[in-house]
Amino acid sequence: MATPSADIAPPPTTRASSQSTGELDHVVAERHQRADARRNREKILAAAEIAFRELGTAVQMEDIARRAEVGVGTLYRHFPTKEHLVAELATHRFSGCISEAEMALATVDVWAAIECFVYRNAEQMATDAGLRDTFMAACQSGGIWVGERDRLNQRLAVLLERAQTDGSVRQDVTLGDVQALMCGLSAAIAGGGDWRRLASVMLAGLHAPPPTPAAP
Amino acid sequence: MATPSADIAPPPTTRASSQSTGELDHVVAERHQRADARRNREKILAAAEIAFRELGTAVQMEDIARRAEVGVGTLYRHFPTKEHLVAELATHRFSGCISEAEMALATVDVWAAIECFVYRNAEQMATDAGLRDTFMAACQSGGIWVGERDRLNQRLAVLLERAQTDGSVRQDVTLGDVQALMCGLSAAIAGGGDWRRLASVMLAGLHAPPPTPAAP
DNA sequence: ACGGAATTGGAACTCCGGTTCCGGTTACGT
DNA sequence: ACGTAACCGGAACCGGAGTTCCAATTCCGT
Repeated sequence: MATPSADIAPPPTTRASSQSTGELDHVVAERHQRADARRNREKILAAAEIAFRELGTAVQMEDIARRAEVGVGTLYRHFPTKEHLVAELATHRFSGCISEAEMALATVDVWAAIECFVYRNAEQMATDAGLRDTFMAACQSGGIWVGERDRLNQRLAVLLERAQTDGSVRQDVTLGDVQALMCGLSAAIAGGGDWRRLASVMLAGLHAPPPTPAAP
Repeated sequence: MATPSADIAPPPTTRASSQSTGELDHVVAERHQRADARRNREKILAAAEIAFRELGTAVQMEDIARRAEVGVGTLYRHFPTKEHLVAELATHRFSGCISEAEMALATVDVWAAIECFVYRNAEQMATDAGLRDTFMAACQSGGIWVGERDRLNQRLAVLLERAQTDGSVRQDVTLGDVQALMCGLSAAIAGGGDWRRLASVMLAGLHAPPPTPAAP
């Protein structure tokens, strides 16, 4: 959560000062941030969190500012760009997923762990448009937080490998497919289906025996 | 395909004239359209078709105009709004789906028909961003072409009913779920997975025995 | 208590894509 | 061939969302 963006893109702020701090000279110079500033940052983050959950990537900066009872200017003082703010929120969500994936990795019954992982995520997706958008964006390559996504994928890769080894997941699915399926699950849930059933269909599809021979 | 939009929204054109024509007074007065106008309309439609397939809902009017070798003004002469043009294209796609669904309805082996239907659609989605966007938009209620969507859903409902009766599809899935799943499939394919495998996973999930008892 | 650096708010600006407008052009009936 | 209604093109316009700017304000060390 801390220092989520190593260097997204050097904000055009004409920073002529400190070079000794060596980090975090965007987002505000770090050394002794005024108390009210820190307080506002919290308010912004809190408001953004809620708004993002509600509206997803479509949130408007002004909306967030209003909810945080702050001017847009203040918003931009703390986050140089909407992209940065969104990245922060998305990163937060990725962290959640990652720790759940790690929890799954620590479980002996691989398939049960996978089920649990998927159900948990589905449940959250059902009430968090930001999470859905995050997964969608993660698929279409190019987002800012590719790093986070890859960290998650790494976990999933291990999980998938194990599951395929013990035969609980179809041999032919790839990590890419899993990623796409999570993305699809997001869309399906956003599309108004019941998250429980959708997740269960997806899991059944993954669990099922080899591919169907069917052809048009 | 003809007269796709009965009355999307009375374009603000101050039509003070003919009331005897009784139809199609938007899009151009209908009675004796000049030859070059019709020709341009075709060019536009053709260009839009391609552009839509490539870029989906995100196409820009100017882009379409350029591809059609026509000015934006001309574009707007033929389609009062981007929404109208997109609706035309989307409707076209829905028509395709509907006739495939009807083909499925005419098949005796219900499950095979469903498989075929899904695979076909998946294949098209893989190369048609417009189709994907259309399915996505169709889920999030509110689009213009709700009528078309419902016509498709009607077919799917029958198909689902039959399949559940003969036991080839899980009893607990609803029409809404199917719709959401198509939407999810769009997203998953857009997310870069292999359409064949994704479709097969989805089908396996639908086909599989009752839900898994699993729980977090 | 004072001075100045940090911070704030929100009006103003930029950018971008859809939409409108109208002078010039073209097809078609006579 | 001529006149005119239909049609064309694309510059100009408009509104919405992100971003910038700076006078006014607030915190904090001395």
